[in-house]
Amino acid sequence: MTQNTTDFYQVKEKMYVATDCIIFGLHEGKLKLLVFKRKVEPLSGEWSLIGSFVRLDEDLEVAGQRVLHEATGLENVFMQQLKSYGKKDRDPGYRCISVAQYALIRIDDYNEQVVEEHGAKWFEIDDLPALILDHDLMVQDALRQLRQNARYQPIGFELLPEKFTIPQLQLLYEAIYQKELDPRNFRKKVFSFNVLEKLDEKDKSTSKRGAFLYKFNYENYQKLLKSGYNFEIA
Amino acid sequence: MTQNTTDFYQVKEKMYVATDCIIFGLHEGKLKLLVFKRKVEPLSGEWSLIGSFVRLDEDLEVAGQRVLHEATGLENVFMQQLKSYGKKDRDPGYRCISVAQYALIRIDDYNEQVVEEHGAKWFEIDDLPALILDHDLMVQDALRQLRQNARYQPIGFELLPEKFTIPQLQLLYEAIYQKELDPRNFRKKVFSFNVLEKLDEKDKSTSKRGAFLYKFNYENYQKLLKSGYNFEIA
DNA sequence: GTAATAAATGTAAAATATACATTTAATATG
DNA sequence: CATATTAAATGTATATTTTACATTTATTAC
Repeated sequence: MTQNTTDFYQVKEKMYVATDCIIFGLHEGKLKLLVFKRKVEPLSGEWSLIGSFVRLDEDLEVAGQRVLHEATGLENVFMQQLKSYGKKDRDPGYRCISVAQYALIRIDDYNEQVVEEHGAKWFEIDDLPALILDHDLMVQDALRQLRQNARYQPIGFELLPEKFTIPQLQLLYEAIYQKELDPRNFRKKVFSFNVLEKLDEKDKSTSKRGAFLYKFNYENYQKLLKSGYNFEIA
Repeated sequence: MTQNTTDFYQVKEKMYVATDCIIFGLHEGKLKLLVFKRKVEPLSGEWSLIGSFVRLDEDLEVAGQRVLHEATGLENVFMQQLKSYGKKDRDPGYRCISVAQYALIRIDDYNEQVVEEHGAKWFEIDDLPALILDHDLMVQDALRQLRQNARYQPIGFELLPEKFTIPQLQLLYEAIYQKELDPRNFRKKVFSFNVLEKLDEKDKSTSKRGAFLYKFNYENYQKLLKSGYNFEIA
């Protein structure tokens, strides 16, 4: 499958810095990861995270946003640095340190065409293909950190549309933690944080009765954070 | 104070990767940070974290251990990656990404002489001098992460000698969280984790009665982690 | 108007966290 | 050797949080 790639290996006499993006999305209550079919040698045709070398005149975060933009067309996406991967043999071609950054996007917002154009595909989190190099490790680390961060930040809101219902929010957390939650207890908990604003609209796409839409109140969230509170949900 | 360093600035045509170490230690119940008086231009004479460029044939973690060893003489120290700092202008001399790693060491183990030789000094955490570049930021980030991690890992044990007393352990957590803890509740909590082994020895350095020494049981800790438990203390 | 469906809600029991004061072991001192 | 001194060690009652669990409600489709 993978052709002989020996030609592409080169002497490691220079240090490179790359950034790789772990792109999470939510679709129909499932947490997904965006992976790309690699188009260049070596390892052409293999599944991979999307990444790029960091430019000399470019901040690290800017590089992450650029990669994300080039790959998806999206801008100003929620993105957070995970950690850097620096085993000396992690990349057979270069001596390369990769700074992994993870992004959360709303799949509904997403221009599906751009995905196709880039040979990209959304995979469900528990059904991922093998990825090149140490990208599998990056994904596992990112998942762990996503779960961890979701305990203390309303990070999940990045994955939902601006207006969302409580059942949607619950599905999101169930997807992140891979565990069913009790709807009564879940509501109690999220309301207790005082960061949801109930709207006068309903979403009737999933039931006859319809579920009220809410939006997130960032001001109250900021207050909550300053008061040292833990946004622990699952 | 700082002399004119213009001579040292150079064209940024190459990417460098460095690692900087945030070295925490515990001494007399106080959490301290090891900082170094910089000996080379630019910014000679200023306080700084200790760091080094990462070598081409060196894993990132190995680079961290090397820096730590060169600076303190210690080996196999607990060390954890914090994050990478990559603003394009963060270092006026080079285009340099720095991977920050933080270490926890037992100041008693420590060869005080080596510290002096390197122009290093232990500062109390709430009385730090200004550091060069973005090192202040690194320290603040590291402190936040130390506090965060201490909630879920018995990270604090790295800062204590192999044998320690409960009051010592409590002082450590009080230093990390900068807050007084109730001795009865603290004991209940740490014992509930089942990771302490009581020894038949006492430490009588702080009281006539003496306090029993304990050691940490890594096996039980591993079990605890696998069962998904939270090692939350403060 | 009846059936169907997901949304919305409350309460009691269990577990956990908090607040708080006394006794104990060992040494030092007169 | 009796007493004073000191930090170590311990238990309990209360408040808070978490968990478990079943019914009613609003709306649409037939």
